[in-house]
Amino acid sequence: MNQASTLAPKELPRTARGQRTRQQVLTAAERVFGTIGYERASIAEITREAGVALGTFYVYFPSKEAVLVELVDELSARLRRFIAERVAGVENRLEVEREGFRAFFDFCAEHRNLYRIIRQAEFVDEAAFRRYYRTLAKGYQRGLTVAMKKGEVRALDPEVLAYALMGVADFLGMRFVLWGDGKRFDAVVDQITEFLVHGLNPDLTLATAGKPQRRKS
Amino acid sequence: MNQASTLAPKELPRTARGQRTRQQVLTAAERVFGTIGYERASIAEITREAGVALGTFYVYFPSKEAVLVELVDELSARLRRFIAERVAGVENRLEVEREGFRAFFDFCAEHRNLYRIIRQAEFVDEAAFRRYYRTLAKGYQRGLTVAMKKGEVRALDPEVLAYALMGVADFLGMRFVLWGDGKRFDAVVDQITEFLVHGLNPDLTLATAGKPQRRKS
Amino acid sequence: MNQASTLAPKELPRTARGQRTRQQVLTAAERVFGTIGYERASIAEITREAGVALGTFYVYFPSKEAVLVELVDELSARLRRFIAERVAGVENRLEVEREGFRAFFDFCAEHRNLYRIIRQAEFVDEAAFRRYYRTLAKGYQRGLTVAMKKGEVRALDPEVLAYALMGVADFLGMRFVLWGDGKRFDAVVDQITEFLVHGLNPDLTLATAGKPQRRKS
Amino acid sequence: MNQASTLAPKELPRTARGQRTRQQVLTAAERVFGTIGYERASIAEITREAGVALGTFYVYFPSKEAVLVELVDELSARLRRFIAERVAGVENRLEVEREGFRAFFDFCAEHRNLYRIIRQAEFVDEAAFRRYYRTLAKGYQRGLTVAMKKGEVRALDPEVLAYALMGVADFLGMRFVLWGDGKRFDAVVDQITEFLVHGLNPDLTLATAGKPQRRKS
DNA sequence: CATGAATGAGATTTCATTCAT
DNA sequence: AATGAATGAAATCTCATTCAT
Repeated sequence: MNQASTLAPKELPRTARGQRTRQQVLTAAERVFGTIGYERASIAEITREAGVALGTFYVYFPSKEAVLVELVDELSARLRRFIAERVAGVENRLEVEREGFRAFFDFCAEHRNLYRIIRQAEFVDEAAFRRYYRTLAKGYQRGLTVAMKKGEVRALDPEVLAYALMGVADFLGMRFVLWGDGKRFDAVVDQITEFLVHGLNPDLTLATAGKPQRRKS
Repeated sequence: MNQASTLAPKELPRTARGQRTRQQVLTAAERVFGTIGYERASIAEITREAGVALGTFYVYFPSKEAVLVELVDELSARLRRFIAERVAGVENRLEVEREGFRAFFDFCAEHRNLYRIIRQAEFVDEAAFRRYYRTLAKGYQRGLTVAMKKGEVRALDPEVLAYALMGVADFLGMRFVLWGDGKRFDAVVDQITEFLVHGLNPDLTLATAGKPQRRKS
Repeated sequence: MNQASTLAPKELPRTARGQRTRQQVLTAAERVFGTIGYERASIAEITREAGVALGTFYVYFPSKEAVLVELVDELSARLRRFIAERVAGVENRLEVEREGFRAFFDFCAEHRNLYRIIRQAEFVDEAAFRRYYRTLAKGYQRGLTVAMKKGEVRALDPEVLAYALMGVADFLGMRFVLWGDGKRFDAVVDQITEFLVHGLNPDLTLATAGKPQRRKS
Repeated sequence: MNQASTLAPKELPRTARGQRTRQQVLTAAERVFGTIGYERASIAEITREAGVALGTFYVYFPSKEAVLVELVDELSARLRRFIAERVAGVENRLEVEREGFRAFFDFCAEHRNLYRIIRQAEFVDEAAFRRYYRTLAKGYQRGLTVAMKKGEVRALDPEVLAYALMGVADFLGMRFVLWGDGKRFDAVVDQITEFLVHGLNPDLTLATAGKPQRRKS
């Protein structure tokens, strides 16, 4: 209820045993939220899954909400780090995109709870939800801006472009990773890269935008 | 718990009065879900908003779940009709895209509940949630396939493309319609069209995909 | 609705305090069911009677149904133990019957809730209801069978006889213990024994059943 | 709630159509109460079963309780009439008993709702419940008293005997008619008659009641 | 640190009954 | 006579959170 009090972090455990317990609860929460969703998940279920007593939950977390928020922030950081590592060293921006998408899909496949946890946050703590996308977008924007300056990417509003590309990734991940029946999504990456490459490449232009001409008419 | 029983439709009202009441409840539910979200919404709140007694809700709906599902399906149908009408008569597929996006944003601006309602459904009745996107995607795919055959759109897997474009629309709608503070989103449409047009136009190709050459440097 | 879930036993209390509370609730439930009946009894009433909070009920019992079933099984066991102790050591089977009836009536007088609880079970959990009578009948049958073999009781189908005698006890208990206004029921025991003794004694036979002859007229 | 008002009979329908409708509702109620029990039965279910609108129920009955009471009284009358017809003309009292039992079992087999309806009444309108047994017992008592005077039945307190015999019938009916898997209950009648005949026949006496002697020891 | 018993507000759902048509 | 929409009181059940041990 009272966000100020229920979101205020408890002090982190001092002992190693405490740290282990806290982590157990957090992991259990991720699993339970991912499986049955935030609303249907009860603290009792989480602690049962974690193998600790009910009261232990409140030793480490001020509220149910707080764990979700922590999970969102944690997943956000992990995802960004994961992608950053994968595209580190890739020179060409279009290649960065291709590899970034691949990395995102891999991450989703590995953390199938990601979607459910992020999306639940929208209704529990909208600030955390927006923060997740804003933070991601910020980083994306930065990269795109640099690439635009270098002339590697078509000059467009970087925020618009960042959200558009995040939307592409999000929906393809949902459809082909989450809903996909375990199929490989390499082909999807190829298809979408084909599309992005043309959309992004600044060297391709149309005489009359919106009224494309056939090349050999 | 039991979906079969709580989603089973009650018989429709036999009288005009009944139909009016049912509609009042449905509309109130949309408003309340949109405002405070499905989970925080109580039947009491919905019926208060609708100006009827609590029990009246259960005369027309078997459960809170059922109204949400009905709203999802209804919004789905309305959205598709709305866009279809707006793009009807537009010849060129790229123009269809531009106008389709504009229409979608207009719809979102008009029905700010759309997102909350659809997204909540994911955790309440996942089937309804998926149905919403699948239905939308099917229609989109059909249009794209036709355009590909006509050579108006780059030949790609139509389903991948449909989901990608839906993702673009969804995220831009979220960022610039929902979160945007009432600002005009014409510029966003222009920006994104500029991107799409190049991504979709089959007449633009790269000699070496991924290693774009400057045309006349 | 779902019997499997609402009858599934919760874990037993781990502490002495918990055990005490659970027992308080159970006893209160017996009292309330006995006074106003199962259907009119509310959980609120039961917990008020037990002096605990409403929610405490659900810490120990999954549903109202479950307490009733537990009470039925408990009363069944207590009744059988009570009668067994009273007839223990009585040699002659006819004396066992007399004493058994007396014991049953005493038990009823002491536990005026017995009837209401058992009988309500018929409509709440028929299995428990039947189990009550079947278990009772089984024990009764065993005793009768032994007595028949010893020639102390007329040779008849033991199950038929057991149910018949249970019916006698049940109805006399209802009429003269429950409905009887606190009157002594010794006379009833004498009267019924007089009847049973002749019905059961295998040494009394009729030349022509149904057309009794006076013996020495 | 208010018994005075809710049990007060509505005037009987004047038209033939009305009488038919009333009867339909009554019959439907018997079926529904018999199937799912009084408490679980709703007026809506009853009227649906009867093929009339919900409101029609209250045209003919003041309350749910009232129908149950009416059914109890009606079944009581029907049962007594049925047995009376079957034993009419039978001379010997022991034969009357045998035939009476057989008739009772036949009635139960024909009206499997009998038990549930009578027994439910105990918790809904105890007066009606007691009236059912008292009325039955009264008639039984009268017959037994006459037979005792004629020397056809052992001289015992007729009320005790009546309730005892009703208990026998009730429990055997429950066990072998209701619970019996469609098996024939002729054998049961024979067995129980064998028992009753000796219990009732006044010509069989024991030198020392309760301490039976072996005849040829 | 850890436990688990206890709480009670609040939510969903049912349904007998009334009443205008 | 018959209808069926509307009501709202009341019941069951859940669960985040507190607290004494």
